[in-house]
Amino acid sequence: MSTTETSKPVRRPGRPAGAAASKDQRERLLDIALELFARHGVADTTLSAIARKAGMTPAMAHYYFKTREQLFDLLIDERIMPARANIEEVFQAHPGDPIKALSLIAERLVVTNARLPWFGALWIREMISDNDIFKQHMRKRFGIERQAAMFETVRRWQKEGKLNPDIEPALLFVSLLGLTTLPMAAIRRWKGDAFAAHIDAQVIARHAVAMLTHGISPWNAA
Amino acid sequence: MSTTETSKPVRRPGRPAGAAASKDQRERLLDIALELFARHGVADTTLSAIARKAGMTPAMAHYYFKTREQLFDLLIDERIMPARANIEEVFQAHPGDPIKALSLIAERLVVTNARLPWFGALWIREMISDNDIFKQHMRKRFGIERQAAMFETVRRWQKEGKLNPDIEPALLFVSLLGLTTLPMAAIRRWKGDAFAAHIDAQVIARHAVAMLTHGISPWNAA
Amino acid sequence: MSTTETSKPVRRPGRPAGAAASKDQRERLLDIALELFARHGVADTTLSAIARKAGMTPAMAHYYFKTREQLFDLLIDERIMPARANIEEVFQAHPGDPIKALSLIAERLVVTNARLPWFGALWIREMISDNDIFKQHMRKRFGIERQAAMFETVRRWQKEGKLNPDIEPALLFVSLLGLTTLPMAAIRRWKGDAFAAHIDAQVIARHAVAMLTHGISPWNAA
Amino acid sequence: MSTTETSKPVRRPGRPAGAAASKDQRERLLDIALELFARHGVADTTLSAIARKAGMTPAMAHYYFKTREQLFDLLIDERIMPARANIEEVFQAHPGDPIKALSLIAERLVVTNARLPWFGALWIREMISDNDIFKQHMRKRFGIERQAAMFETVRRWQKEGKLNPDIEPALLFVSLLGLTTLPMAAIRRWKGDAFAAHIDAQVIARHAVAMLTHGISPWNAA
DNA sequence: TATGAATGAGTCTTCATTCAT
DNA sequence: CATGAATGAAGACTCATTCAT
Repeated sequence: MSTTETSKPVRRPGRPAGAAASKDQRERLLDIALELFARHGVADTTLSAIARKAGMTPAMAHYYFKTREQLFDLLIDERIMPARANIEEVFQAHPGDPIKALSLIAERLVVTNARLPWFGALWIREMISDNDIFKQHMRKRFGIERQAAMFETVRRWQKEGKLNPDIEPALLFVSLLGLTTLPMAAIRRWKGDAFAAHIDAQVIARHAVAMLTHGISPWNAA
Repeated sequence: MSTTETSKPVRRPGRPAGAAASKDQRERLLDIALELFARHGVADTTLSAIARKAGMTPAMAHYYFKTREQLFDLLIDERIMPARANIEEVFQAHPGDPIKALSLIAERLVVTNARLPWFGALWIREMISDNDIFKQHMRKRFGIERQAAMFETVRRWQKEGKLNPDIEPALLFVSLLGLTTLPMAAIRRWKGDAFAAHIDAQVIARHAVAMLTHGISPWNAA
Repeated sequence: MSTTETSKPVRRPGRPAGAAASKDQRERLLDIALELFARHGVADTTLSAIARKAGMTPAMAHYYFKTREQLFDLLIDERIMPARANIEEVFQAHPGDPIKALSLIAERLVVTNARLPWFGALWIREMISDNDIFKQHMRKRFGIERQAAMFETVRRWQKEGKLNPDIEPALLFVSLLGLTTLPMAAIRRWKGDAFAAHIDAQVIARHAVAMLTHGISPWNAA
Repeated sequence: MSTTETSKPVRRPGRPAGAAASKDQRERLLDIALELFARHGVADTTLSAIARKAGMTPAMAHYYFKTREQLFDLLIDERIMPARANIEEVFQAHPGDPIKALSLIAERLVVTNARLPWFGALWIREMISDNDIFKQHMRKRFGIERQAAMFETVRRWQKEGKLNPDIEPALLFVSLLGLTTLPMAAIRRWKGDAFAAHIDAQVIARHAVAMLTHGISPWNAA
C-alpha cells in the first residue's frame, strides 16, 4: 500500500514462469483442509499449513478462499453436508422395520467413514466442542428438523412394539455414532497396537450391528 | 479464532488480598485449564486465557508451569489419570458377571462425566486427534496393558457363553464410551434444544444400559 | 483499512460487449483514480479498488499503467497540470488591478473545484504531506518559477500602493487556496450538518471574495 | 498456538536482559505516531513504522495499544482534543470585539501549530478526507455544538454592525484555518525554496491577521 | 509471589505485480 | 485485450516465554 520515501529496489512477484494453471488446485486445498482439520482439529490447522501441504503459498490459499471462514463455508456446503445427507436419507428408507433401518444406518456410517476418512473426526469434534467453528456455520444451514423427525419415528416404533422401549429416542442417533463413527475415527490411531491389528471397517460394522441389535447379552447362545 | 467468554480478571472475594494462596492458585489454574481444554479444545485455549479466567497474569501461569507442555503433564498426572483409574478398576470387580460388570462401568462412566465435566470431551478428543498433545503425553505414562487385560477377560466371557459372541472384544470399551461418554460430552451443547430438554445423566445412564444389555430389539415386549 | 464503497464490477450497458473501448477504459480508470485519491487519499486507494470500481480486473489496470507510479505520472500530466495551468494563467490577465485579478483567481479556483471535485483535496494534501507521491512527481515537472513570478507581481502591486502592504507576497497564494479550495474540499463532508446546508460553490466564492477584499472589518457598514 | 508434531528446538523469547523498563515508552510512541500521521497521513503510517522509529518492536507497540484503532482513540483523547479545546476557548474571551477575538484565534492557531507541528496537518487532512479514521473517532467524542455556537456569535456580530456582513458565518472558521493552519502545515515543505526562506510562524501570523482584518485592499494607504 | 515490559515466531490477510493463455 | 493464477513482501495482531523488579 505504501510507497514510502525509501523506495527499495523494485521486486518482481507474479506468476512464476512455467507454473501450471490447474483448475483443481482448489479441490486439492479443500481435500487437504478436510484431512488436516480431521487429524489435528480446526483450531490447530492454519491456512499456511494447508497451503504448504498442497505445495502452494499461503497467499495462494487466500486467492481461493478470501478468508479462513470462507473455507469453512465451502467445506460445509461442498463436502460435509452432502456426506451427511447421504446418511440421513437412509432413515426414511425402511419405515416399517427399525432393526433393518438402524442396522443399515450403522453400516452406511461405517462405509462413509471408510470412504471419507475425515468424516468421523469432524462430526465427533463438532458434537463435543463449544466453539468449533463448524458448529456455528452448521447452525446457519442446518436446523434440527431432521433430528426431530427421527425422534418422532423412534417414538412410533416403540409404541408399535418394534423397538426396545427402554431406549431414549433422543439418544439413539448419538448411540449409532458412538458405535460406528467413534471407533472408525479412532482406529486411525491404533496402527501398531497388537490387540487391534485385525480391526477394520468390516469388523467395526459387524460389531456395531451386533451391539445395536442385541447388546452384549448372549441372546443366541440358548 | 476462539470465542472465549470475555471474562475480565475475576477478583475473588473471600480471601484477604495478600494472603498466601499458592497451592490454591495452582489448583484453580488446573481446573480452569481442564474446563477450557474440554470446551474449546487444547489448540484453541491459550495460557493467557486460562490465566485471565483465573484472575491472574499470564506471567503468573508461567510461574506455576514452566511451559505449556508442563501444564499438560500436570493435568495428566494429577487429574486425568486418577479419574480414569477410577473407571478401570471397576472392571475387575465382577469377574463372573459381564452384564453386571459392564453395566457398572457404563454407570460409572456417566457418573464420572457428571462429576468432572471435562472428562468426556478430553477423552474423546484424545481418541480421535492425531496430535492432541495429550496423546503424546499419555503414551509416555500409560501403556496398553490395561486394554489388553480387558480384552482377555471379554474373550473368556464369550467362551463361557456369558457374552454375545458376535461382539468384538477390542471394540467393547470404545462402545461403552460411545454409549456413555460421547453423549455426556455432547449434551452440554444441547441446552435449548426442545427435544432434548429432558436428557440428563440419569437418562443417559439408563439408555446406555438398555442399549448395552439388549440393544434396540424389543426383547422384553413379549 | 479503507472503507471503500462495495461496488461490484459494474457491467456498463450502452456499449456492445466486445467493442473496442481501449481509450475510454483508460480514461475511466484515470477518472476513478482521481476520485478515490481525493476521497480517501493516495495511500488508502489500491489499484484493485480503482479497477474494481471501473468494472475491470486489477490485471487490466496494470495493462494500462505498468505500475502504480506510472498512474501517478499520467494523472499529473494529463489531468492535474492542465487544471492548474488553467488557474494560474488568470494571474497575468489583469496586471494592473490586483483586486480584480485576485478575486478572479479566487472565483476561478472555486469554479475549478466545482467542476473537478478531486481538485482541492489533491492539491491540499499535496501541500501538507511529506510523501504524497504526487509531490515527488510534481517537483520533476513543475518548478517554482511560476510562484516566483507571482511573488514579484505582488511586490510590485504593494509598491504601487495597490495592495495592502502588510500582506506577505509568498503567502498570498496559499491564502487564496485557504479561502477557496480548502472549503470546497471540505464541504463534501458537511452534507447533513444543519448549519451548513446552504453552503455551495457560490456561497464559498462570495465569502472568499469578501474576505479577500476587505477581511472581516465592517468597511461598508458606514 | 499450535504445538504441531514437528516440535523444533524451543526458542526463548522474552525480555532482553538489561532492557530498561521506561514508563514513557508509551508517550514516545504517541509522539512519534502523531508526527508520522501528520507527515505521511494515517493510512500510510504503519504501526511497525511507528515502533521502528521509536526503536521498539512492532509487538511492543501492540503491547501498549491493543489495536491500531485504540491508538487513534488515545491520540484523540490525550493529544488532539486538548489542543483543540485550547483553541476554541479563545472564542468566548472577547464577546464584544470580533476583530480582536478573531485575530486572537488566528494568532493562537499559529502558536499552537508552532508548538505542535502535527496539529495542522492532522486537522486539515481530517477536514478533506472521506475516511481518515480520525473523523469517525472524532464524531464519537465531539459534536458540532461548538461550531453552532460560533455560528450564532458571528451572526450576532454582523447584526451589531461589528463584522463585515458579506461574510458567511459557517465559513469563517474554515477561513481562519485556511489563513493560519494551512500555511503552517505547508511551510515544513518549503525549506530550501528561496522565495520562502523568511517565512516563519511570526510572518504567517502577521499575514493572517492582515488578511483577516482588511483583506488585500490598501486600506491604510490613504 | 507477582507482574509489567519485552520479543521472536507465526497467523491471517492484502497488495502490486507478473505471466501464460 | 483480458483475465485467472500465482507470488513475495509487508501489515495487523497474538502467543508463549523471559526477566528485572
